Amino acid sequence: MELLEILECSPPLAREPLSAEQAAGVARVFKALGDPVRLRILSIVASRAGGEVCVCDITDAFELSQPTISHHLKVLKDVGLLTSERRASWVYYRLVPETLGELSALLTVPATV
Amino acid sequence: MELLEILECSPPLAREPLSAEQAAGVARVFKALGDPVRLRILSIVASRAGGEVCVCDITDAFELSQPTISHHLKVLKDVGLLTSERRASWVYYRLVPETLGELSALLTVPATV
DNA sequence: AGCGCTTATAGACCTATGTCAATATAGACA
DNA sequence: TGTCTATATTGACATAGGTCTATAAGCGCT
Repeated sequence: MELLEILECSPPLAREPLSAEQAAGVARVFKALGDPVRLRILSIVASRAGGEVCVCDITDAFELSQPTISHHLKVLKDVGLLTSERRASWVYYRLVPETLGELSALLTVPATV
Repeated sequence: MELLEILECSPPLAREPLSAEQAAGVARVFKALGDPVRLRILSIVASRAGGEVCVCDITDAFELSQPTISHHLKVLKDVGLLTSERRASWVYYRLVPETLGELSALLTVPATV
C-alpha cells in the first residue's frame, strides 16, 4: 500500500487512536523527518522558489560526503516526501506537498476554545 | 533551550531553510514520532476524552512489557509532547497540545491556488 | 570509444535504539 | 514495618541507521 494512501486514511492523532497498520505507515514518514540533515534538505527543497533543486546545490549546502546526501535524498523519496527527475547529467528534487499536508493534518489539534 | 521554544521560532519548512540548530531540535521531536508504538500511545492520549490516561490503560493496549511502555512514555515526555502527573499510585499522562500544534504548523504547506 | 562530470549503490564501521528480564522506587494500607 | 500494586530505572542484547571510502552507472562531449 502506498504510504500517501495510509496518510490519507489516518485520522488526526487527537481524534481517535491509530491502528497498528496506520501507525506503522505514519511512523515511517516521521522517522524520515527525524534526522536534522534530512529536515534541512527538505526545507531547502520545500522553500525553494521554482520548486526544484539540483542535487549538487544540496550537496554544497552541507559538509557531508556526496553519497551521504544521496542516501538522505533516497530516504525522503522512499517515504513520498520528495520526487526526482533527471535532466541531462543533473537530478532535480521536488517536494510532494500532498504528503507534507497530510502529515500536518494528522498533527492538527482542535482549537482550544 | 527548551524544545518548544525551538519549535516556536522555526519557520514552516516551506518558507525558508532551517538552521542547523533549529533542525537539530525539530528532528528530536520528529524522531520521537518515528516509532509506531509511540505514535499509537500519543494518539491514545491525544484522543482521550478528558485528556488524561493512566499508564496502566496504555500498557493494556499493547503486547509489550511494562518497562518498554514506560520507556516510550519517557521519550514522548522528554521532547515535550506529553506531561505526567502522579496521583496516589497511578501516573496520568496528558497531551501538550502546543507542541503538536507547532509541529503541525511547521509542516503546513501553502495552499496551491 | 573514451573522457569528465554528476549521481547512485555497495560494503564497512560505529553508534543509537527498541526490547526484555531483573530490580528499584513510590504510594496505599494493614 | 511489611506487603501489595503501579511505575520507573538498569543493564544486556540484537537490530537499525548515519557516515565514510570505493566503485558503479548515466549522460554529454569530442
